[in-house]
Amino acid sequence: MGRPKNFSREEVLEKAMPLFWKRGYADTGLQDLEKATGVNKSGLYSEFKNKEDLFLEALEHYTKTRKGRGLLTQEPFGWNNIEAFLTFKAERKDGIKGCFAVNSMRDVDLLPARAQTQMSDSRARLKEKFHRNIAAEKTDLSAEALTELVVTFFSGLCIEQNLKSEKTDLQSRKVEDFMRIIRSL
Amino acid sequence: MGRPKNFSREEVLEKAMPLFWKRGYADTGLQDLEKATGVNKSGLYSEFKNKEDLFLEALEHYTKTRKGRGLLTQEPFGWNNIEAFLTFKAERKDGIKGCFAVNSMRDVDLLPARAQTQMSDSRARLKEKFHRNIAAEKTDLSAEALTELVVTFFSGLCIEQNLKSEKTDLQSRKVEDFMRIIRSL
DNA sequence: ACCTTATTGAACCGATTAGTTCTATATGAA
DNA sequence: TTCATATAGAACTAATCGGTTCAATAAGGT
Repeated sequence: MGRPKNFSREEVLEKAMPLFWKRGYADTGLQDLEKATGVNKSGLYSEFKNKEDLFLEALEHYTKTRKGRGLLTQEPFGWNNIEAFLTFKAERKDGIKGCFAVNSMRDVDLLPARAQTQMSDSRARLKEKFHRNIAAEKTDLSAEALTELVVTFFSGLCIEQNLKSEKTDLQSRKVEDFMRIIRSL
Repeated sequence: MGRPKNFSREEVLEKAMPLFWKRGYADTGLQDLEKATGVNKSGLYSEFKNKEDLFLEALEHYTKTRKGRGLLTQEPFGWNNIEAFLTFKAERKDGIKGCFAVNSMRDVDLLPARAQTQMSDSRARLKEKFHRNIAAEKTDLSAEALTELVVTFFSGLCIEQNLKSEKTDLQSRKVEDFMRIIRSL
């Protein structure tokens, strides 16, 4: 065997992710990616097809590894899971604001068709998780319709976090109010 | 008096707007802007300070002129205005999807500090319009808190429209469901 | 030592970027 | 006509872009 590589694909994705997250696809250059990942341009191109590929892989990696994704699959299913998830997102403990996946919906026009599919799919997976928890509760409105509303509220919450004027505690209170409403349905 | 100019500042903003709207700040080039506005690069720089200035002016122009902004100031104030506004946004009759202002929240990090202020201000104006209509109704939750929820839902609705998989009729039904809920508070 | 692979860094491509300046021409008012 | 302004378009800078290729070197296993 030859020389072992000293970076893993996942390490690179983990470090490239926050760049795309913060600045989007178009404004993230290969130089930035080199600096952030510590991997040479040649190395990046040996591991990924091109910038588009790296972006989409990073996005996929995000949906599969982000903290908080487990909060919706805890037993027992129900409102508590949903409130825990939304509160977690509103608190943004880590330095990065909002949601990479939601932010990327803005960039879907700049990316290959594969991006549409990928984002729709990951969004469908999130909906399914929400739905499991909502279906566990008895609601007046159908669980499907309510799931749509919750996902939309979640998206709004995320995109708003790009504005610094949105304070964390204001967002947390917003989640409380929202949960109070849907709990009483 | 010398030769009169044959383009108006507003004409340029009206034509530049959809470019920034669709592709964001970073991915919209000066060449694109020249082609779309029909104004030479020299002309653009004689009218605007630079690309950032043009973007922010276009965004300001959007908030002041977009269709649908009158729907929230009709008498009598109340749920009907809010439903009319949200439904209008969900239908996206014109070719462009979503909301320029909401999409731009993604780009706030790429822009000068002035952008933060401008976006927060226009958002505050929108909130105020919502609030007038909500305060006209009697609600269990405070009008202020409810306004926050509606604005967040509105933002989610807009950002979701960037995905082609979000059909118009699905969004319209979502608005109906949402309104049914807050009407019954 | 040998072989294989990984990594680095530089060089290069063609194209594009934002931004500036200049000239020639067009236009209309005084 | 004269004067002031507006426009188009080219020229140009200095930098960057994504993308590719190559040679030198480093590092492990056999």
